[in-house]
Amino acid sequence: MTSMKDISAVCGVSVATVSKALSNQSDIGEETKEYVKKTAREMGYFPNASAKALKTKRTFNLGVLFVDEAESGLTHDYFAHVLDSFKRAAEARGYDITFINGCKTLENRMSYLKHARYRGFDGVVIACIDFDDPEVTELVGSRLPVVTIDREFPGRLSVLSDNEKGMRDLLTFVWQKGHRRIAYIHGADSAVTRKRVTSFYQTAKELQLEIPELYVKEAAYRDTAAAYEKTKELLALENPPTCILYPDDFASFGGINAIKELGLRIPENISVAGYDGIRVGRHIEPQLTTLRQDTRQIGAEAAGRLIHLIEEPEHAAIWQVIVPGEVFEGKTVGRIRG
Amino acid sequence: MTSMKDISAVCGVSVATVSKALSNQSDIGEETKEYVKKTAREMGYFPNASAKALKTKRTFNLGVLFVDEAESGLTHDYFAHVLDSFKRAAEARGYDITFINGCKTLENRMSYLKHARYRGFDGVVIACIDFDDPEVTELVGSRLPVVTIDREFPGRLSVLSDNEKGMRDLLTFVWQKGHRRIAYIHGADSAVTRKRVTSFYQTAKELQLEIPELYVKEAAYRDTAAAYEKTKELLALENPPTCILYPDDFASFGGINAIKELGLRIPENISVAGYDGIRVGRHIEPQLTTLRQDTRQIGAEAAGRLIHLIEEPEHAAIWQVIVPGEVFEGKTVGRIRG
DNA sequence: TGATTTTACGAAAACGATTAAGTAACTGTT
DNA sequence: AACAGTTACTTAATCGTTTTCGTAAAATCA
Repeated sequence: MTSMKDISAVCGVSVATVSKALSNQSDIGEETKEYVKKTAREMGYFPNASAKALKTKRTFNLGVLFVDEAESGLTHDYFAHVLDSFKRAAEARGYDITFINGCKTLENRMSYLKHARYRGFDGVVIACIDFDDPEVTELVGSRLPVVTIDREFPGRLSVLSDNEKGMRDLLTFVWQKGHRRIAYIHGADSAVTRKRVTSFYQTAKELQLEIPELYVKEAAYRDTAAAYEKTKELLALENPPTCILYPDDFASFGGINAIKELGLRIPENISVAGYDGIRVGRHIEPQLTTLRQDTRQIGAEAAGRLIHLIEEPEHAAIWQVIVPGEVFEGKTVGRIRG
Repeated sequence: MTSMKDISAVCGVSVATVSKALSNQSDIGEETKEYVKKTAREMGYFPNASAKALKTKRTFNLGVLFVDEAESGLTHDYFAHVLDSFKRAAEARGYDITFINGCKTLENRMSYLKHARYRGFDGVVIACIDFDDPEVTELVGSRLPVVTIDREFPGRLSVLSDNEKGMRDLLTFVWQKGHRRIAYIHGADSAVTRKRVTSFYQTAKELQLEIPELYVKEAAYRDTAAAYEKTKELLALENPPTCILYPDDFASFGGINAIKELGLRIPENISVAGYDGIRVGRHIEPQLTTLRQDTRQIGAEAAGRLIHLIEEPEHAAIWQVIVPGEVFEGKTVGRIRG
């Protein structure tokens, strides 16, 4: 509650002098500076963010837009890790993190953009969301520094997990293990899904691998029940696959259950691979083979680039960062002899 | 960027009038009010949070303190769910959520309390943290409205998962399934751990269940490797338990792996139960028996009570809320015949 | 020594809101 | 008609900073 005014009174100098002393400005005598600083410390002074922001238009606060839909956002393992890393990196550079309100039912709510401006965020990170929502478009199209994760927009900063390479590596890995009948249950349509699917087919072509149409199915992300169903369908085929790729690790658990239920063994009878590299996958038996996305790097890059864009807009020229993941071998993809 | 000043200029009234009109005060004519509101809408006006906060000392922003240590905080399943629920409830009541900076390495960082006051949080929620950290103590002891989760402080608001009842219910459930040789690998020492352990022994006594000293071990929370080791130790005993309780679901996976490695089957040869009720536990095979903590309720209560304390300090008299969980039966605890 | 530059500080405006107090114009009462 | 009471608005102070500009004193220079 001590303000600069209080300090100025005690020190017998003006508020302006206190301000300059505390912000290490040149326009101030060495002695006075130290005296003021010492007094400030003794009085337990800390600045008032609101007042500072009001004056400087800088809040050192970043907005985070993660959707709030059921089973997503904070409780979504992949995004939680990205956010955690983002937060860490931002905090290390002196920025705080505030959520952009996702509650769309509030009567007097503002749009995402208005909310961001209301709070005066210096920048915004967007992830895990329906990017086609007009409010998101508005936010992305605004003058606010924005970084999007796993979705690119022309002229905007984005950090992308390398889904093309990821799927290529994963499929190649499986192929190298000798699998030739490979099925792919992909997620619901989205930019990420399209990239993975395209890469899947492209890689298959390069490997001269034939993918029967029946081998490719769709199941929503993180939907174990759907994955379970699709797996059953695949295994009921006349010529079933020897390996199934899933939309993500979580969904793969649904598939694994279906497989076990049929009395088949992983990886002896059938192989499976997930996508994401969520923590629990490394702690269950058998360890899940998956493409581990580098959430730490994704979050850190997003924060770093965004802050760079905020602090030196003229030098921030890189519009896309693509972060590679890597195959985590695990134990769910077995070797097959031709 | 339109301010009240701009609106006042367009409408030909004073800024005060605009302020009153927009905040629905009585001291204003119906016509003018509507006119101002309409103009504000047309000009795309939104308030400036900093200015408002500076004047009113209210930010409608809540601070969240979740530790940042490796593998905790946001990426901790239980707390992520609590936070998600807290966020939802707070947002529904018009509050935003900002993290209190946990980065202790920053050179110029403020203590938790100073940071909270710097940002002007109306209140703070604390969870998942070393409550004995002097900075936490300082925060809890401050005049700021605070709600702590899973840890109580005299005279402070807290929301607690009912660990006594939880452990009692879980142990009783296992007992009712016929188990009499029950081991308990508990988490590292903490308020929560103590409650569970105490309840474990108390319940055992009530059930006239004898717990050999060797049946009770310690392994850090969420540490699969430690759980694995302790499980092996338990199973190597001359008279091994028929059921093992773990510190939490995640840790139980380590135990389950140890069991599988020994060629034992769950629940035929040995039963296990976790604690928490994390999502993935319901999607693996066999479904994990566990005590499902009501994260939704915990988060919602925390937000609700905290906001109540903020808005009507004189009426907020309830200092503790205890939220019961429930046994999720799963499939990992089998019936045993005497 | 006198002129000029530098240094170190202060005065005051501004950021965008809120709010107490003041006031002019009505309305109603007797 | 005179007075009080109400209504609808304005004025101005204020919150805690930052920052521009002004200026007195000290330092430098010729």
